[in-house]
Amino acid sequence: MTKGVYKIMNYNFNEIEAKWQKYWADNKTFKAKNQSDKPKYYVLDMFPYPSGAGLHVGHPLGYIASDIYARYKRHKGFNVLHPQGYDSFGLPAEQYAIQTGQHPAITTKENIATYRRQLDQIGFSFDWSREVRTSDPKYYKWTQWIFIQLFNSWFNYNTNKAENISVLIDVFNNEGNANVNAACDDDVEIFSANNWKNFSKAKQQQILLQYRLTYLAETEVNWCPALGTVLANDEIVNGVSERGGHPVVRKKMTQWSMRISAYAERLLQGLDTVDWTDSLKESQRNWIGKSVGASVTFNVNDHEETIEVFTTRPDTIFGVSFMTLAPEHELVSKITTPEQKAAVDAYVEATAKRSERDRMADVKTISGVFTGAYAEHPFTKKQIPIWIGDYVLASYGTGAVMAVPCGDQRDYDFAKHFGIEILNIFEGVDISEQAFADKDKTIIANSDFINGMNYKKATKRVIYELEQIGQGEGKTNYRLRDAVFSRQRYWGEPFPVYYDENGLPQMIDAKYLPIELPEVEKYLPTETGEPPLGNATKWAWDTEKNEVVENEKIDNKTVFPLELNTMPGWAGSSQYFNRYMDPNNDEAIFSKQAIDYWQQVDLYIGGSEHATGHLLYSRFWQKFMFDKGYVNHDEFAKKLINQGMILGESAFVHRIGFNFGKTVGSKVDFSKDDLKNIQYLRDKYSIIKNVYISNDVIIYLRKTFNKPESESEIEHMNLRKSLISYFLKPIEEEILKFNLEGKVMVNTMMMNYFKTHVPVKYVNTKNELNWEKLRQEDKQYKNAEFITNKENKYICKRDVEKMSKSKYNVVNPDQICVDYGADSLRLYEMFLGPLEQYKPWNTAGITGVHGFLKKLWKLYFDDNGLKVTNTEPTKDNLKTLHKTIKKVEEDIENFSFNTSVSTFMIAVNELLAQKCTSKAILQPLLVLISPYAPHVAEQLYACVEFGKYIQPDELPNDYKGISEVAFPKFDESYLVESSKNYPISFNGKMRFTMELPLDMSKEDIEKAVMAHEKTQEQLAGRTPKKVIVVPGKIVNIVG
RNA sequence: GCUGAAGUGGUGGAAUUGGUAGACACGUUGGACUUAAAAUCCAAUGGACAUUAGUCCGUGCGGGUUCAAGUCCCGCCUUCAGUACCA
Repeated sequence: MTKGVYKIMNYNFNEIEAKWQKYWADNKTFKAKNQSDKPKYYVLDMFPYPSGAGLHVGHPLGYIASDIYARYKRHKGFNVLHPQGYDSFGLPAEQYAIQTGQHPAITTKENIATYRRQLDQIGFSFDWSREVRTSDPKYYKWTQWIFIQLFNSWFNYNTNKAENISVLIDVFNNEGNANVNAACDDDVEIFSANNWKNFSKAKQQQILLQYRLTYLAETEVNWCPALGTVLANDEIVNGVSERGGHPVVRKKMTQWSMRISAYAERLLQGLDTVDWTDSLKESQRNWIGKSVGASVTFNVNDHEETIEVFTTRPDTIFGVSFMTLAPEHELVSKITTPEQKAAVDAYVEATAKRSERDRMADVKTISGVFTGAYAEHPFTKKQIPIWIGDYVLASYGTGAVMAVPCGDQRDYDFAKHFGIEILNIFEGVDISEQAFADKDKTIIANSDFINGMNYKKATKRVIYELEQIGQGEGKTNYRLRDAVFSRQRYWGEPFPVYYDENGLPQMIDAKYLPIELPEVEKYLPTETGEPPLGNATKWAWDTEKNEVVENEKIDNKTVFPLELNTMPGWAGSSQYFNRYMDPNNDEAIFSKQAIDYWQQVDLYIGGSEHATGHLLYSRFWQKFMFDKGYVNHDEFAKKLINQGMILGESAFVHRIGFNFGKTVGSKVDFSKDDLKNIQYLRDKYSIIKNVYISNDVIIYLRKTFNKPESESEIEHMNLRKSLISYFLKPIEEEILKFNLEGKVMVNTMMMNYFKTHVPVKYVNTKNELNWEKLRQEDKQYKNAEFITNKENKYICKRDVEKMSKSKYNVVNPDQICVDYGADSLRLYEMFLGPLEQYKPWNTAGITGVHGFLKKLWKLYFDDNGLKVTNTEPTKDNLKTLHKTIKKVEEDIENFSFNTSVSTFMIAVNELLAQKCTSKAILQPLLVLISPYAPHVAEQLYACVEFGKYIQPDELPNDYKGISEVAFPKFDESYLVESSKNYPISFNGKMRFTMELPLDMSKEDIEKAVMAHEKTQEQLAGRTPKKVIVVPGKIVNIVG
C-alpha cells in the first residue's frame, strides 16, 4: 500500500490540522473588516497573562467556546470581530528579572511566543492582525493618554457625569466652590471667587487635585521595608510577608488614586442594563455596597467637636443608649476623661497591634472601653455614654456608630456584655433574648413623634426633624473605595507625569506619548526605598525639548524629575476591548468610524475571578469614556459568560511516621543523653523519609480495632501488626543502640500519615504509579523505597484540585494535540460538561470524541476513497440532518456546547447505520460541525466539493472554504411524524409502549389502549377509575 | 452569618412548558478479528429479587401539590465560590 492511499483512507489529523492552520493564516481567513454590509458581531475573550509555564488544558476552555460562537456567527452571516492579545505587564516577569537579571521584556516576548504557538495549534479563528500587548509602548501610549484624560476631568453630581476640569476652574473664578456638587476629597475648604483668584498657582493646583478623577493622596498601605514594596492583605501572613517572612508596617504613602467612588451609583444602576450572570452582578453590588440611611450629628458634652454617624435605621434613633467609636477615631484622644485615659490608651494600643485579619477573624470576642465622655441625644437631650470598640471599623462610614441595642445584634451583644441600658422602642416585640432587626415588621413605640409609625414613615419623619434642627440629613453610603493606582514596580506602564518646582504633578502633553519605560540596572527598589524606576539614570523630563533626559540635567526650572511609580495590572486591561477595534491607529485610541461600527462587545467570555477587579474598573473607565464622548455605550459588554474551571486530578504518595512516648513511672530515670536521643528518634521517625506506601496498604493500616472481636477483625489486626513490625525493625535497633529499652514506647495505634503530590504523568488511569520511572527521572525519589500491594502495584490516592504547577497535576494540551489532534481537544473540552461548571479533567475520556471523529471520517471515506455521491437523500437521512440542525442551533444560542457534541455523535451513528452517502446530507452536516471541529470539517468539505481527496495547497485561488458557508436552514417538515410510540403508564408507572397514529383522537387512543392485552394483564380485572390521554405525549391509567 | 451556584449510575454528564429517568461518552465485563498487541466491530452494564415473564426500589433528606415530580411548593442537610463585625 502506498503512503498516498493510506492518507486518504485514514483520518490523518496531524497533517490535516497543520495544513489548514497554514491555509487560514496565508489567506487571512479570519481578518475582520471595519466596514461591511453585514451586521457586526464582537466576540471577546479575556486576554491571558503569558506566564512562563505555558497553557494547560484548562486555559483554552473559554477560548474554544468563544471560537465556536464566533465561527457560528460567521456561518450566520455576521462580520465577526474575534481578537486576541496579551495582558503582558505583571509581577511574575518582574520577579524573574529580579532573580536572573533578565529584562522582563525578553521573558515576556518568549512567553508570548510559546502562548502563540500553543494557541495556533488549537485552530482558533482569531484575527491576529489586531493583537494587542499591554506592555507594548504603541499600546500603553493610549493607557497613558486615558490617564491624562482622567486627570483633566472632575465628576459633577449635578449632571451626574465627568466634565472637563476647565469647567470647574470657570466656576471657581466666577463664584468659588460653595455651590459645587462634585466628587472630591472630604477635607476641601470652602472659598470664594476672590479667594480663588488670589491663591497662588501652586495652591490652585493643590485644590484642583482634590477634584480630579485621578489624584494624588496619602494612602495607608502595608509597607514591607525589606522587600521595598507594598503588599496586598493576602500577601501578609501573621504580620510578616508571605514571601521571606519580613516584618510589615502600616505606612502612609503618597500615591495616585482613581475616583471610582464618583461612579458608584452609575456602576450599580448599569448592572440592570447588561446581560451578565446574576452571581457576578451580585458580587459587584456587594462590592459597591450601597446603603441608604441618614447621617446624624451628635454634640459632645463639654467639647466643641461633634460626632457624625451614618445609620441605615434613623427610625430607631430613640433607642440609642450609647455610641461606639472605632479605636482609631480621631476624637478618641480628645474626649477621653483623665480617669479613663489609661484604660482607653491600653485598648487603642492593643487594637493597633492586631492585624486587620485578626480583627476580622475574631468576631465572637466582645471588647471595648468607656471613654468617660457623653454625647447628647439630638431629640431627647439625654446623656449618651461614648465607648470605643473594635467592632466599629475606622474605614467604613464615619468610623462611629449610634448604638441601638434593641435593633442591632452587635450593639445588643455589646450592651449586654457591658451592662448598658437596652431601650425597647418596638411595639409588641420581646427583646429580652436578642435584638429585633426586621425592618418590615417594625412598629415604633416609646419614640415621641414617631410612635406607631412603620419603618418607612418613621425614617422619613426623623430625617425631616433632623434637618429642622440642623443635626442630620438623608444620606446614601457606599462601601466602594477609591482605587489606589500606583505600584512600586518596574514592569508596568510609566505615568506621563513629572513633578514641578513645587513638587506638584504635571501631565506631559499627549502628543509626546508614549513615555517609555527607562532601562535600569536593577529591578529592585533603590537603597533609599524608592521604586525601581529610581534606579534609572535617564528619567527626567525636559519641558523645552519635550523628551526624557538624563537625571543630572534636573534643574527644576526646565528639567524635572519624572514619576517613579508605575500603573497597576488593571490599567492596561480597562480599555483593551475598544482598542481591538482599531489597534494600529497611531493618531487616536480608535477611530470614530471603528467605534461607530463595532459599538461594544456583544459576547465576553472569561473567568469569574475578575468579577470585582477587572470587570468593575473596566466599567468605570468605559463610563468615563462615554461621558467624554469617545464611546457610544456606557457599558462595554452586552453579554458576559463565566466559564468554569477545569480541575486537575492530583495524585498522592503516602508516608507514615511513629510517635514516641516516654515510659511513665517513678522507677524510670532519664539522663540528659536519653532525652537527647529520644528527641533524635522523634525527629527521625515522626516521618519516615524515603519510604512510600501504596494507598491500599495505607487504608489497611489506618483501620484498627481497639477490641477485635470477630475472626476477621483479629486477623486484620494480626496482619497489621506484622506489617508494622517491618517498619519498626530499624527503630527497635536504634532503641537498643541508645539503651533506651523500656524507656520509650512506640505508639502503633496512632501513627502519623502524610501525603505528598506526585506528578500525574507517572500515574495511569488505574491509579498505579510507575515508580521505577519516577525513581529514574526525579532526583527527589532516587533512593526512595516503594511499598507495594499484593499485586506488586503501587496505588496512588487521587483528589480533584485546581490545576497548578505546584500540585503536579497540570495536563499540557500540546501532547494531546499530537496524540489526538486539536479537533479532538476542542470537542472534548466542550463534551466535558456545561461551560460555566467546574469539572475535573480526565485525559482517558478523550478517546470517546476521537473515536467519533474517526467515525465521521468513515462516513466520507472507505477503502475505495470518497463515498459521497449525488444520490437523493432518504426520508431518514433528512430527518437525522434536520433534527441535528435544530438541536445544534438551539444549543449554540444557549451556550450549551456539551449537548451539541452528543448530538453530532448521534447523527453520525445514525447516518452510518443508514449507510448515507448523499452529498445533500453530508455537506451541510460539515457546516454544523465546523465551529466545533474546524479542521476536519474544512478538509472533508473541500473533498466533497471537489469530489476527491484534495489538499489545501491544491485548491484553486478563488476557493472560499467553509468558514462563511451559510448555516443550513432547519426545515420542520422533515421531522413531522405520523405516529408516536406512546408510553402507557399505570398509576404513573410506565409499563409498556404502544405505537399509535398521531392524528388519532383521544377517545380512539383510549379504546386502543384498553383493548391491548397487556392493559388487561396490568389491570388484572380491575376497572380503571380514570384514563388520562395527552395526545402526542402519554397515556396514564389510574385505578 | 449573608449572597450566588450546585447535589442524578463506578465516572463526566443528558432529560423542552411537570409526561418513557440515566441520552451521549468514559470505565468495566464478555465475545469477534489478530501469531500477538494496537485499532476496529458486536453484546451487556443504576440497585435488589427472579430460569423466563416480570416485580420492587431509585435523581441529597423529610413533607406536600398532581392522574403524573429530577423538574413545582414548604422545611432541612451537604458541597463549592464570593463576601464579611458594613452600622
